Amino acid sequence: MNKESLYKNIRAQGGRVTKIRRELVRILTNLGCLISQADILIYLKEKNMFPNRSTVYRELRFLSENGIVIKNTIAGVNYYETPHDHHHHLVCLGCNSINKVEMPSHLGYQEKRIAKENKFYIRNHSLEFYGYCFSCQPRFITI
Amino acid sequence: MNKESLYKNIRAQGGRVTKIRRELVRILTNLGCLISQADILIYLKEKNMFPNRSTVYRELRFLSENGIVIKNTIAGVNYYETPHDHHHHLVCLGCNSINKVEMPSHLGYQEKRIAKENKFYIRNHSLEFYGYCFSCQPRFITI
DNA sequence: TTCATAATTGCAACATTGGTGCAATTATCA
DNA sequence: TGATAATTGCACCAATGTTGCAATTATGAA
Repeated sequence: MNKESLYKNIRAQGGRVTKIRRELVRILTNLGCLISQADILIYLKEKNMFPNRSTVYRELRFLSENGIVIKNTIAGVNYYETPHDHHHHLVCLGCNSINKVEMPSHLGYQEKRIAKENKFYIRNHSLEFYGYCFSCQPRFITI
Repeated sequence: MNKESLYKNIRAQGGRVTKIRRELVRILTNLGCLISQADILIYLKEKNMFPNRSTVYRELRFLSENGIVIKNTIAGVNYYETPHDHHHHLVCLGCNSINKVEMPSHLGYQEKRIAKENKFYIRNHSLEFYGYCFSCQPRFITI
């Protein structure tokens, strides 16, 4: 999905291609991993853009509702990623780090079965493994 | 896991078996599905118990840290369940309903592989499918 | 290019929830 | 039956989700 077709998509929904929206699309399509709203604000600040918090909030809602980004809530924080960038994650309960993890995807087939059996339209899924990363293990796992 | 052995477990950690803690253990072990802190407070109110919000908050943290309950954050809200009650879920983006879904669990094997390959100690995982339930589909899916 | 219109934005709120310090209360065990 | 350490309620603060409204701006039609 290139940027021009995304813009076309946005305009087709009655949306406008504004400076911030363009920048958000750029950030999210280039990043290749999850990013939180707070980190997006930091990112934009470094590019000398200072949109209001509620603007970015509404922007991310807009992009989510239009399927341009996927919202994924991990450990209470909302993260955003592009659909084709979907991964599963290892979430460390010690240092709160989040890392991508590769899995042979049986989930595609399961997803279809579950959707059919439950008459449920599945838009996306999230799979996270919670625990302790190598460097946090000594501090948290007391055997 | 019966209640007496849980109490024993709690006492072994230096914890005390208080009225509220007993009731929380009862609720969570009997419920068989996820419950949020807010719903727990409502539940307790109906039993004429009115603990402070921060008490329940700390209580759930205590029970989570001691492995008596598992915390699972879905769509920004923390839910709690007992470990042996673990399920995957269908989360409706329309009405926010959460329903359990059955899956043949290949995840046990995958979990071991991932833990080993990443030197990551996995405590638990969560798998949620997001989309629209049957009754929300007409309102939200516009083809 | 100009202009009307509707989308977007910033601001100022409020709500909800996570989280903590401290003094009062209470379960536990010697 | 105390002593003591765990638990509780209360009063906060912080972060984030969320909204109404007036000002600003992108867009398409003229």
